[in-house]
Amino acid sequence: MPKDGSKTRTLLLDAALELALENGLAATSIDEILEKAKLTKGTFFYHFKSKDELAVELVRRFVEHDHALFKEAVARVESLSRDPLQQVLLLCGLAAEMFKEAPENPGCLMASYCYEGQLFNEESRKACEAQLRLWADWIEGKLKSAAKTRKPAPADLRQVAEMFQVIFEGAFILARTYKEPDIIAKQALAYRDMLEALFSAGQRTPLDRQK
Amino acid sequence: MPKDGSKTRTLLLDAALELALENGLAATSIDEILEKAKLTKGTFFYHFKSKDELAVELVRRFVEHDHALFKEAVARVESLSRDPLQQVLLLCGLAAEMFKEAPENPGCLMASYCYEGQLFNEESRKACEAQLRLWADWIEGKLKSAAKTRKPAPADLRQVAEMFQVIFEGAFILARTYKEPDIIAKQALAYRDMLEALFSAGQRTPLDRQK
DNA sequence: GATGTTATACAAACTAGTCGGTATAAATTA
DNA sequence: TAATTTATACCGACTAGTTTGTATAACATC
Repeated sequence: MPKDGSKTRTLLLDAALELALENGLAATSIDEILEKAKLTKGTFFYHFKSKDELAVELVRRFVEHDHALFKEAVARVESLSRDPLQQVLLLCGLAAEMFKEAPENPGCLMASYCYEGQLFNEESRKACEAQLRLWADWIEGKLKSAAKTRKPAPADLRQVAEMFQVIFEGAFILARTYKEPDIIAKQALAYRDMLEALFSAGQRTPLDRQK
Repeated sequence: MPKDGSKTRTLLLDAALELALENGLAATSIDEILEKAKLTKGTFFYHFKSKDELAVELVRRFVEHDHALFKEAVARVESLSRDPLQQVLLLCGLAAEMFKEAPENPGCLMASYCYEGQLFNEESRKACEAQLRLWADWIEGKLKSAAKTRKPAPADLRQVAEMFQVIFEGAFILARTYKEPDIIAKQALAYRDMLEALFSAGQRTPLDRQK
């Protein structure tokens, strides 16, 4: 085995992520992270200059992961349909599917950092913002395309697009408060249904989707 | 002037709330709370047995406040219209108005606690859950009433009702990430528009609301 | 043996919570 | 009504324990 600390580094980040999503990073001590990762102090500070550096790296990795997810999801729905509205609807369905067999207590590190202002330095915030806008921009573009052929009911399509992520961030919180993880998938589907209604309010075709 | 410690107690809670919403309660030391409230250690522990007791009281007060808001809002919209759908739409407008002149960085203590698992003991969680369900139950009832006369497009009305709070929790997070506080009001209005579309998907009357 | 990686022991700072004490309003009593 | 007691509200120094971060040694791999 080549001498490679990147495995240990990933181990530390994974442990920290899990604890941060559960209890917040501020409430998570380095010792707890090390206990979970079965490592010791020296290892931690070999890989990270400080806890703050870990925090930055944690969100960087999270955003990167989200970016990969975005690219993959977009590629899939764009290959499944040529109709822009259908692509967005498919995306909702895809997301719902994903959260059906999700981790036991899903959450978003960006949301966690939002309520831990200390960690959310300007650089991290901007990275999160850019990543969020990526989704919203794509959805907005698709909806505006769709609006050219089908006349949707009056609504601010930018806000409707941003609502996609609003739904997930909000659903994570309700899922935790209700202790009902499946609320996330259900909300994604409800958003899809409302989107569809928005675009068929003018001229509804009689072919309703099956439940 | 009668000697009344409740003013000091409230001062402590107010300072703690503000700091908790900004940085999380775990990351907020008692000393910081005291600095903000211009009080001292002894006073804090005269009013609260521990920091945990403060945490419990903080969320209790938050839920209580939300409950009052709920009762007032429901009374207002029920007096403004007799139509159940209109009442819900009015509620969205009311909420949007409220967040137009909101505090600089609005947030929800329940959301904060969700990502600070340590604080969210079972009693507090249940209180939050009950309060959230109050809103969702009311909206669901109204939507189901409305569904009897107007046939809405197919959607799970329970989820659509729960989406009301999902939107706010999510919008708080986006508002912070984007540094755009007005996203909250805008999301409330977008939700309203989508709700309206949902219920006019079948038989849209030509009287569209003005933008 | 040079470099990358992990372990152990320690130091400095911070944090929750304690404790002895003070000030003042209200109740009691002379 | 003046003097005395009592309870409430608040203060600030102190402690015990935790936390981040450092120094240094041991070990493995090339």
